[in-house]
Amino acid sequence: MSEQTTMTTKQRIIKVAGDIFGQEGFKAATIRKIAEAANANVASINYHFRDKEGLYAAVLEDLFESGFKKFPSTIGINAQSTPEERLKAFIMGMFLRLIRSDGWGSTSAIGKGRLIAKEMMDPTPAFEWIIEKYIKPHKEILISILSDLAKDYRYQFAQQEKLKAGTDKSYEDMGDDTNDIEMDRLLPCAISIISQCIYYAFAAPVIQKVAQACMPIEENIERLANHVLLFSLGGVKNIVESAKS
Amino acid sequence: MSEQTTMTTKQRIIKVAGDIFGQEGFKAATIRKIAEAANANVASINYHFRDKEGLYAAVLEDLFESGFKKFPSTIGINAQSTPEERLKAFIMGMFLRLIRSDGWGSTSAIGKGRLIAKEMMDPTPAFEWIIEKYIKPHKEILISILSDLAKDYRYQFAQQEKLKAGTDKSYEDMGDDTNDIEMDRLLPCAISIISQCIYYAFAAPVIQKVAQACMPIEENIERLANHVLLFSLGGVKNIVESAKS
Amino acid sequence: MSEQTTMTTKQRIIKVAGDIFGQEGFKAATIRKIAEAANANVASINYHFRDKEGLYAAVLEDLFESGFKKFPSTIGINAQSTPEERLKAFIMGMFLRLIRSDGWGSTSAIGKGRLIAKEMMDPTPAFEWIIEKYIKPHKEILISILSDLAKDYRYQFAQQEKLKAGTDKSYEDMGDDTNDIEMDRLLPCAISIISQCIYYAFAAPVIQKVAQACMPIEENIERLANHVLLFSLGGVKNIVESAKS
Amino acid sequence: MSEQTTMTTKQRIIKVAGDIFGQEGFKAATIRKIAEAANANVASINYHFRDKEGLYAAVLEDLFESGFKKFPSTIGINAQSTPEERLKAFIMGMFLRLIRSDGWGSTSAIGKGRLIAKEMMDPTPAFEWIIEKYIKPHKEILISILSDLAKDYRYQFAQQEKLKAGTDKSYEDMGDDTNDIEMDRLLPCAISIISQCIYYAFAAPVIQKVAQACMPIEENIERLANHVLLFSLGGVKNIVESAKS
DNA sequence: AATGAATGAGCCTTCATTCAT
DNA sequence: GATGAATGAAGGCTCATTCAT
Repeated sequence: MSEQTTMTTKQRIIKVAGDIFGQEGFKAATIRKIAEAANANVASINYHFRDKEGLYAAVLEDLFESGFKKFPSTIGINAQSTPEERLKAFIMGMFLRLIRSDGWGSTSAIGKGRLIAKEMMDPTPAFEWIIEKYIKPHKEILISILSDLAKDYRYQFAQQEKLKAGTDKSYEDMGDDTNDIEMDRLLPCAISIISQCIYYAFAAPVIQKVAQACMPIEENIERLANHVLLFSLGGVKNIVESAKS
Repeated sequence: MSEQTTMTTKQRIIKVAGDIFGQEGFKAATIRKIAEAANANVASINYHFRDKEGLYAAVLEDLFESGFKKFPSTIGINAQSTPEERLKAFIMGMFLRLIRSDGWGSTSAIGKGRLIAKEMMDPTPAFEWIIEKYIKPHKEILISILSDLAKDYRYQFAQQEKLKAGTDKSYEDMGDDTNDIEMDRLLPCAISIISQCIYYAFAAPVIQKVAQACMPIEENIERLANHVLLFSLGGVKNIVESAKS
Repeated sequence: MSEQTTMTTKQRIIKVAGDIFGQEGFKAATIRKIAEAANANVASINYHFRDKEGLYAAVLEDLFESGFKKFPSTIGINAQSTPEERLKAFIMGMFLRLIRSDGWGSTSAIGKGRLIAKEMMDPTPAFEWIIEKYIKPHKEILISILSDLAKDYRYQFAQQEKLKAGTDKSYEDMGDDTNDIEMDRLLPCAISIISQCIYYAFAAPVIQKVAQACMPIEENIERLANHVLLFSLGGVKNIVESAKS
Repeated sequence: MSEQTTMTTKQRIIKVAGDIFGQEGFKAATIRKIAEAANANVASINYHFRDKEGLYAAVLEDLFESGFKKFPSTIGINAQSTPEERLKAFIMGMFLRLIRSDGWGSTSAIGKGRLIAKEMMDPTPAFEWIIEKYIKPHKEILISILSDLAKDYRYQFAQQEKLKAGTDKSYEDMGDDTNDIEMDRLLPCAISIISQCIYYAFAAPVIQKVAQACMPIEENIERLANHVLLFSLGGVKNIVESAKS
């Protein structure tokens, strides 16, 4: 009852619909069920959102809007933060968003995150807009982190070379012309990192059967995030190293 | 016509259903559409498979059966192969299965692989069986590869340590007691590797919008697989290295 | 805007509803559409007219009231007018009402007249009252014209007979006992005349396909009215003539 | 029950739908009501006719097909028949079709004919085809009758002129060049005739209130048809006569 | 082995109406 | 006088399934 008084019908419908769409998918979810769960009339959905699709779009927008607001990818970051720290924040942000029950997760391991996963798999028209508004900018953040990280690694390797070979090749010589050249290598790295995070949320049912220790639940967030961070740092390092040739 | 004569109606339905279930999902796909595409009668589906669910289970079984047969995870591997080579074969196998149009992919980038992805997201009862029969054994293969790989890395690090410190700690001393201890670290690595492969197939629509160069299409398989191999080797190495403490 | 300020909401709704009810019929027309077109709130219709039916009745009343006021059936008629002149005025009045866009017609050939046609086809309760108040009196006018016309014709025929046969039968002999006797013949004539006028408005879409030259549009009114007048005069004459026997 | 066994479900639906569409109009009629009346399932309508519109089109087609077959416009006509006789048959045909309960009429004065009337008022897409297939050819028949009739009248007038003026102008002189010239006059006559017939069926409810003696019921057919014939003969005659100038 | 006909359940949507403001 | 929110009823349509053939 308290929910009914603190939220408008419209808000209540959006929240409830997030769960139900996530559990059942767009087609299988019925507005009847949503209306019932939201203690609202079936017709009120059409009144407020025009359409089942309209409701869906509203849910999606709300999900990304509030998800990124509540768990940004830059928690605890400042101007002096190292690329590693920034990457850790980024990964942590993704896990929090995806798993925390006040984010896209849920107590029952099937949450709104699945709605997003479904959307990534076959996007409805409403998702185009989400990609532009949320996903592309978010990708840019990661790319910029990786770019700085790669620069550091290249510097380290150069130093080691110098030590070994005693050459004079200076750090500056490597130039900043790497932006375009390295995008071919950075983009796959970004995908590799994101894929690890999303997979946990997306494949939760399989993980439960096959690797229960890694279940994407709140108490595992820290551990999973740390693994992904370490794995990815090693991955990027190796990619940069093998790019020397 | 040739398709109609060389395949039984039952087979034709299974093949066609793979695509349609993949594109539309279980609920949204209709047996009418499948029947039409398979040039068969609507009722014949119920006749052959009892149920929409029965058809679905048959499709799933067929998918894994023929997918793993056509593209095993051990192509070009023999008893002398190094862990790196075996990992490369494993990754390559996944990509081939997921992307090749004669596997789970399709010419139009939305193929049967999505059916599997959907199944991972929320499994139907039919999938339990698939997990036991195909996925768990497959995971074991990867774990065993990673286990060997980790052993090699630990050996390398030990050698480096020896060089630096001149200790006598021998390789054998590390024992084989790693099975349980290291499983905590190996399992997440396995997940990290698999997640990268699957993500490409699963998030193809988003990748197309955001990182077109990495689209999971046949001509990119080699490149993508190489990236995932390098990234993952680095990842595992780093995980093993940081586990020393 | 000017429309909004010069007319009350109520009036605006009535005017707009005339068109929409005419185009779509009572059932198919929606108060939402009407409200939108009238720049008014959906609920305001129920406020002003109680009911969808209430609005409909108001529209009907308004239609007849203003239609007959603007285009009476007696334009240019006075006490000395011949029956032919009066019939011409009557026919012209019908055409003007039915076709003129400031009457029941519209620029797009589908206008409020269709609402009336629909009402004639299956009357709503509201129409009963319209019949009593407008249609019956209007019919009486036509009957009275035809009665005088028939009298003239009978006189002519009598004269011709006299010429031929040299009889003495006088005009007065025919008496005024024709009211009841001839009503059997006059009533169908009235229907024949009215049917011709109404058909043009009512069957406009078919006429457009089959006899485009006769489309009931403003520039054709004069021509069509003249045809109906001539045709009907001939018709009545023939009816009267064949009634002699 | 006998109806159920002698007719297929499809036929039964068509017959019943004719009445219901006629009574209520396309929009207001519900497939539920039709299905119920036809002792069939709601879904069977969609199965057999795809659509509510599909059913409607089928009904329309059936109506015209069987209506014109059962009551053609040429009953009792042969090669020697005079234009008057042919016109009488034409008018009679229309009345029979429109009024007879085994045609488009019904025992309750609201029959399938109203469906056609409604269609003339605002045609659905299905009606375009009906116009081409049935209405246009039917109009041509009437035009041809009127053309012959007019020729006769012109001959009569010519004879009378000859008598009065003693001129030598021969019948042949009038030529057959009238086709185009007179179409301007014949087409409106055709419309005048058809309008009278249709009006009876279409405006039955009003006629009942205003001119009960002329109700379009089976026992009045003969009388009404005779009136329309006489009225129209006079009308055409007058039109032809006034065209001399 | 296969099919056309038919069905019942359920879904999305529309609509007229009401109510509190 | 006028309105935004909300509702219950009903309608068209789709779908998986069954049955007689």
